[in-house]
Amino acid sequence: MATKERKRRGKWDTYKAEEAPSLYSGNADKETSSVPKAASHNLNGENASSVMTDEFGAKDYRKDMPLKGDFTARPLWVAPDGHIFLESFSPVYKHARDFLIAISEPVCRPQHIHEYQLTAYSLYAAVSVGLQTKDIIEYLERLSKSQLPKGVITFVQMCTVSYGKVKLVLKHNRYFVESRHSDVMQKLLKDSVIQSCILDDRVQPAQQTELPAQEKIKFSHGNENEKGVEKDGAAADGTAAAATDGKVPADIDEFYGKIDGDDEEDAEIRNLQLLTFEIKQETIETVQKRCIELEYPLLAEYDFRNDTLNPNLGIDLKPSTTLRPYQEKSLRKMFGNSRARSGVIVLPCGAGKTLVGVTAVTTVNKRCLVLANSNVSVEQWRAQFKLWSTIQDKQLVRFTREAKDPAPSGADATKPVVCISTYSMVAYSGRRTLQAEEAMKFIEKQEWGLLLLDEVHTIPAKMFRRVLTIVQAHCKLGLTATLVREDDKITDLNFLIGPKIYEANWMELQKAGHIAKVQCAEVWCPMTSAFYSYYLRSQIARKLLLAVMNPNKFRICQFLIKFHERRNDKIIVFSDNVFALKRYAIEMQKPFLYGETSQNERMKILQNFQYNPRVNTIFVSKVADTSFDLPEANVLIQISAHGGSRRQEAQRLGRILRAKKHSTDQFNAFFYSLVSQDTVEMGYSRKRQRFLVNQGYAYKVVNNLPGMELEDLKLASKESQLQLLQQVLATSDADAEEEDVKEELADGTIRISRREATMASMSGGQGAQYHSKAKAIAERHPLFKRFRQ
DNA sequence: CATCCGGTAA
DNA sequence: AGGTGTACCGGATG
Repeated sequence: MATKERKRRGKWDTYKAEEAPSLYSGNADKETSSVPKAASHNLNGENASSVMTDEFGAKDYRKDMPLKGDFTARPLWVAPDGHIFLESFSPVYKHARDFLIAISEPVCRPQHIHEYQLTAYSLYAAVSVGLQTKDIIEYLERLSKSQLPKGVITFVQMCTVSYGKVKLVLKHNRYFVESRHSDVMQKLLKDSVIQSCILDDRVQPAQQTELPAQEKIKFSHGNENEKGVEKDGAAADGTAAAATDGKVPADIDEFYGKIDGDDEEDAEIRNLQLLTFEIKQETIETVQKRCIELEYPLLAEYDFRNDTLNPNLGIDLKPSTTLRPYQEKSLRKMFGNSRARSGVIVLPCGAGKTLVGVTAVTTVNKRCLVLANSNVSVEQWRAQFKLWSTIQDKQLVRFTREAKDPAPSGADATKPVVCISTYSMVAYSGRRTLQAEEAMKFIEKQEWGLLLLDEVHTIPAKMFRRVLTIVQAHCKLGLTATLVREDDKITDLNFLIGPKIYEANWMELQKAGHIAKVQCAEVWCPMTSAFYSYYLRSQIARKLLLAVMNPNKFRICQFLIKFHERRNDKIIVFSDNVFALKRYAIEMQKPFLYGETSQNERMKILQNFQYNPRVNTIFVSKVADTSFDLPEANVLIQISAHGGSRRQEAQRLGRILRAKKHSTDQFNAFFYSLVSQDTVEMGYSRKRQRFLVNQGYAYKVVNNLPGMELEDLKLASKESQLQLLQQVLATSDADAEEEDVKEELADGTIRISRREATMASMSGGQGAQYHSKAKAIAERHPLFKRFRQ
């Protein structure tokens, strides 16, 4: 038993041996990492010795995987290590793509060959959207150019057989674990972790007679929830190659409908007795996590159509509202069996995530809680609800620091509403105002039909995840554009929210004209020799500043702005570094906006940028990453960034994805990342680009910009460059020494001597800077020593 | 663990 | 009513 247990748990570990390029590459929890590799079922172990590997790590499986006779008509290679390669030019591309997105993780999707990877989590997601073990294997087999490796079949079986057997259900403000499989229930009840979560004396599985066999409900298209139904996926979502032209093997075509169809619970299983036990609300996270470890992930589905306890909102989408094909497809995955499944939908910025959210709310039609990151996005959600749906003002309840709309009370107390709030408001643990206290009570006592989580990638944070135990919700939908974090908590979403229900392909949306066609470029800016010599001898903090303030970078930035302003483009310049932001903007006489800028001023600047034809460029700090909806812009220049954050890079790109005028064959947006050559910026830049590269974006490296020498640019002279260098050194010096100066009651002489030394060092002696510092310390009067920490 | 910048709450 | 100070939190790095 023990070894079997370890073997099973090891499954989540399977891909740890890999470089973990996928988002959900199975490091669900730390404990499992102690499982010995040999004990776990490991796809990589299969025939490892007989596989040829070249110097780039590419494996040659030809020997053991003979091709089928009609392999050219089949689009997949399925490698024994669980990696799947798809020909994007295949006539059955469409058939394969939807299927692969459902069962595996996209790793990298450039133009011709797309790489996917089977993981335990991806298969969990596959089952939860209604696919069954035998169908997965069968369809994979048919799509594949050669026979499926045995290990892959075993892996799929192992990862899927036990899923969907146990459910987490909210009833009368109480949480229950339900199943019709008594063996599974026995196993869960024996687990000590789960035992500790069971409510008091309800350890015995109670026999529920209340719920009869599930009534069959058909989720019909073309009803009020399904406006703008996709006519035929092929043309609509931009996969021109998908036009079926007779070359499709019949066995693939006939199976496609089955894969895309709805699932039904087995009649045999439906007749089994429903077993259930109640758990404590504050332990649902523990239970969900533990059940994943035990290989029985809890399905959180909400049968909202049969919920007579909670009243309907009675709202609908406006007749004028139409959904794009991919928006609808993602919703179909969520409501595929006419119940609402919990999970995460991933759509690029600018692709209409909010409409997907609003539609989910109108479909469930029960009271819903929407949580966002800032109060600006709370306002945006409210506006979008009014724009797309028939919701009444009274039914929209904001709950932020700025705006607290009255919750229904008195005679209206049971009237359902859509409440929009922020994560920090709900998770706040300090003292609250009376008003906030009441609003919180309201949120806590409701049974929410749907909990909608905006920017769901932030949920794994310590504070934010608390909202999931505070709020009682029948199901949860997470939305995000970038399902990445730089820490290892992204996989937590699997038990915190649910599996990834849908992930759009950026390149396909681009081809179909739903988002702008962006040319990405990494512009290499050589350091000036003066800056570089200081760069080499500086601490990391100053290194970064010197790289950003590199005069050549400034000049290239100015050139690009001039170039694009002449084309009547709207340009946003991003700089994480506030010092650089100000210097650049002031020098070029452009408006700038950062954290300290007041709400009022922000509005003014953004309005100007949008409507004033003379204001075509603004400089912004990372405030603009998320907080507000930037007006239309089609050029983005990044002069400094937050380390290697892939999420930030993608989010910034998203700022220019709302395509206005569109022609399918030409770039209509530009993303420049300015990088100082031979500095740490280059490494970060590479790392930042990984997410977008995996989405299929190609970064063009630009070394020289033709026409630059003809332009009248600032910082041309050596003198002006040295002056800038001096200022940079002074500020980073002042910052570093600020404490000393304050604590030592601002010893003027010391500071002056230091500055002089810095000047001197610039015009020759380069070690002098440190010498002067040492001297300054030596000159410190003993009287001031006691002020030092 | 401290740093930065930005966010929210009171 | 509008502006300002705090405390604490997030993300990512050093």
